Parts: sequence; structure tokens; C-alpha cells
Amino acid sequence: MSPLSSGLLGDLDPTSDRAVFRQIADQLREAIDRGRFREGEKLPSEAELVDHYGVSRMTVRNSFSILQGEGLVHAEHGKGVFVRPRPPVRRLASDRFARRHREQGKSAFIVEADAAGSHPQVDSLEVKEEKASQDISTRLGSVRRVLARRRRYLLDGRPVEFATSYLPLDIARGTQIAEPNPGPGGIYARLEELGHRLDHFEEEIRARMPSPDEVRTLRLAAGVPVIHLIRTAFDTEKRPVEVCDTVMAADAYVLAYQLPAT
Amino acid sequence: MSPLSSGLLGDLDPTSDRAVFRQIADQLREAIDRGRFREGEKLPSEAELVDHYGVSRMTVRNSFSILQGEGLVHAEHGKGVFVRPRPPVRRLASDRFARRHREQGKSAFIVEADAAGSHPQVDSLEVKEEKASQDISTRLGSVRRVLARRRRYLLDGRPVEFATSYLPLDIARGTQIAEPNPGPGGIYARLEELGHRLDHFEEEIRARMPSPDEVRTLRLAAGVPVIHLIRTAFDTEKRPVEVCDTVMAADAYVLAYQLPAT
DNA sequence: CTCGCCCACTCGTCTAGATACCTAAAGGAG
DNA sequence: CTCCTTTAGGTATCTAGACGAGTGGGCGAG
Repeated sequence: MSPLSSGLLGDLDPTSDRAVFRQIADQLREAIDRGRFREGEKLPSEAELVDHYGVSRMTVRNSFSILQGEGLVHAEHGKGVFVRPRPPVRRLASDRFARRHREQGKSAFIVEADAAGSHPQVDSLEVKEEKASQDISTRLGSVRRVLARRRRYLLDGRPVEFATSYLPLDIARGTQIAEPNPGPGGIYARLEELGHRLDHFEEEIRARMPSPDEVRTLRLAAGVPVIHLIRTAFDTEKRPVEVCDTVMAADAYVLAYQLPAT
Repeated sequence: MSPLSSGLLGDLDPTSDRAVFRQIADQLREAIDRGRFREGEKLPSEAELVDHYGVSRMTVRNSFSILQGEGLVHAEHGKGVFVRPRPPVRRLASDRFARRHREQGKSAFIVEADAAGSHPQVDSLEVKEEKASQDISTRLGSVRRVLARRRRYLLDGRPVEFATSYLPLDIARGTQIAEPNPGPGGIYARLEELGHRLDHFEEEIRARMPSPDEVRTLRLAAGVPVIHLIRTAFDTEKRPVEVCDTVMAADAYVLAYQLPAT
């Protein structure tokens, strides 16, 4: 039996001033929220909804596009429209840069992925010297040129974040930090070996919709925002020694912080 | 002279396999990024673009809907489509719950708004006892019923966040915390007076697209995600004494944290 | 039985209109 | 001058239909 004849969806209210396509979207959303359609399940096809509601196809598509914008559903060409499963989230704990992790020779990403039982990967590594943007220059204390380390992180084959680290040339040039592989413990371990003992980090967090570039790089579904995190590392002399600019798929992350109450 | 005859926008590439409405969106996006259209400025009308590109109106509208989903533009019925201005952001510093602020008798929100020179407001206050959700119960250590304090925060008349605090009844019932106005320093000051000296906070941060309810409550524009923050306050006996569930308009906030490197 | 083709179903894109409603400015009545 | 109406120009919604293209199952040829 078709899901439509079984009362999953109601009728339209022609007296309502709410647009028809919104009413349809409302009914589908409610059905999803109530679990009438489960995660990964296929919604009625456009043609079925056209029949059920007696509207034109564009109106039905308009409804779907609302739900897509909310990140509730995703369409697959030739197959149908499906309830988007909520992917398991990865937790970034506030002690992820603790020295004891570095001393074990693992980078923060690997440590956390292993703990979660996932298979981590890093790709599209690029290391080069370049001109610092205005913002990066300000954060690093008025440097003109920087070493930039770009990479993308994947979890079980799915891209989840990409990041660029910027370091002042007078610190990084000619060191292992300028090599594709910075060695055990990552660049923070190298910075400490170079005499820049790390004191603290400052992180800024924003959330916004992704640019088309970011959609490509992270293979983002419609209706998935990104978390934009900018971290600055300071050494014990209060000098900023690294800025890391990270863009994360918001549906893959929960950030966790611990704050003192004092 | 019309912006269209002045070369702001190019032509379509009929040989490209990129959909026409995407090509148009690309050109508009690029023009915005390059500053050809400034913040708040009106884009060419649908009719003008129909003429310029020689496509149907639905195609042009489709392009606009892409840019809206990206949060780049917003349409005003009867007026036009405008480049969305990036609103000034409010910075939440990681020391916002420091005891020295409470001792000055101000709540965290008021302190920060005043510092930024804005006019803060709090409305839709509701205080009541209710059954704890599964999640809240877990976070508070298996309590069945809680005191819930709901409120919405506005800055210069614009709603920017709404929050609900949940407290165990055995702590809050019958105290000033159960009153609409919790007094100077907010509920954290009252908790400390009641013998629950605060030790630390744990915060969880997610970002996602808003529900229709949240769009209404925060008057969110299209293409603006929300930041969902869940904070748990612990007293010095390591007991969770409050859970605060906050939903913020992502275009109004930058969260800032400071992490020790140790 | 297996392979390859065809076809039905599905979403993606685009056209060409019609009607409704909103906004702002111009112009007329009082 | 003030207030209301008109009008032009804008977006919002909806219809009806056409063609393109990805998916998967059925069916016939070998």
C-alpha cells in the first residue's frame, strides 16, 4: 500500500494564508519528526505527492527544497528523496592539545579518531611560504610572510575538516615544520623543541553556511553549515607562534570545552 | 546606467554542463565577493536578469534561491534582492562566568552587552517546574523533575539567543532561583550563596540549521545557522547543579575560548 | 544461465505564462 | 498641507508541460 493512502499525510487547508508549498513542507517535516519516516527512508516521490495534493510538480519540488535547506532530507537523482541520517558526531575535547598527548607522539586528530574507533586519514597536504593575509598578519603580530601548511582530514573516508596552519617564517623556515611530515607529535612538538614552550591557545568559533568551494572540499550535503575555528597558539613569552584556520563539517562535530569558574 | 549594461555580469556559457541557474548564481556571487555589489545594495531585479541572460523568470529565481541558501543575499517582498550585510558580532569570551563578574552584581549577558555599547534586553521569561527530558536528566545526574528557566535575549531590539536553564528541584525549589528575577549576579550568584560553590563549567557546541520555531523566535534570515550550546555547571563537590541549553543566531556570535597548553 | 538492452520511474532543469501581494512614489481630493 | 488613491515596478506563488539524465528491474538474445 502506498504511504499516501495510509494517512501519513493530511490535506491542504485552502483557507489558510500559508503558502501551499509551505503546508506540504510542514506536513512532511512533522511526519519525519514523529518518526513516520525513519532515517534513510524514502519519502513519497514527487509524482505521488502531485497526485495526493493535486498541485503541480514545481510546488512539490518547492516543498522539498525547504526541507533540504533545513538539512532534513536529501535528494538522490534517479532514486528519490530520503530522510537524511544524522551522522555520528566526533567530539573535540578541550584537552586535545594537552602536552601528554604530544609526548606520546600522536597528533590531536589521530588520537581522537583512534579513541572513537574510526579510521583517520590526512590528504591534500601542501606546505609553502606565502604572503600573510591582513588577518593572519595581525594575529601573528605583524608578520609579512608565513609558512602555510594546508591539509584535509578524513574519517572513514569521509572528509570532515580542512585546516591551514600559519607560522612566522623566522620560526619555521628550514625546520622540520617546513617538511610535509613534521614528525611525531606534530608541529606543536617541533615548536617546543625549538624553544617555544607552549603556554596557551585562544580559539574563536563561528558558524555559517559553506562557500561552494567548501561544499566541494568537504562533500557537504545541502543544509549543513560549517564551523569555522581559528586557533592561535602562544608560547610562554606570550608570543603568537601559530595560527590554525579550520573549517569543519558541522554535522560531524561537537566541540567540548571546560571552563574554570574562578 | 543599468548595472547590467556596464559589464558587471558576463554571459552564459551554453557549452558548459553547469546548469544555467548555477552559472547565473556563480556570476552574482563573484560580483558580490569582488565588491561590485556592496553590503545592503540591491541586486538587479528578476526582470532585468531575465532580459540580460535571456532566460525565464524561474531560472533567475532559482539562482537567487541558491544565494539565499548560502546566506549571501536576502529578498524583500516588493522591494528587491539585497546583499545581506554582515551584522556586527558579539564576542563571548571564555571568562564570561568569572566570579569577579558575578560579584559586581551583573549577569554575563548584561556585562558583555554593556562592554560592547549595545542595549541588552531579556524577555519571554518563564519559570516553572517540569519533567526532565532524558538528556537533561542524564546531565544532571538522574533527576526526574527540574526547575526550568526560559528566556530570550535581545541586543538593540534584535533577538540573538534564547536559553533554558535546568536546575535540580532539591536545590532550586523555594529559593530566589525559582523567582522570575533571581537577583544581582544571576542564578550562579544564588547557587553559591546556597553553598554550591562553582568549580567549573563544561560546554558542548554544535552548529546546525534552525527549526522553523527557531527561525521565528530569533527572526533568522535564510541561510543563517544556529549555534547550539549546552553548558553544565559543576560545584566543588563535582555535582552538576545546572544545565543551560542555549540556541544562538550564528551571525550574531563569535565564541572565544582560552585553553591551557599543559 | 548470463549479458546487454530497454523501459519505467525518479529527480534536474527550463520555459512561458497567470495571479497575488508588497513597496514607494506620484498625483489628486479635501 | 495632509491624506488617500493610483500606478509602476518589485517579489511570491502556482500552473502545465517539455526534455534531460541517473537508477534499477525485467526481458529477450545468445
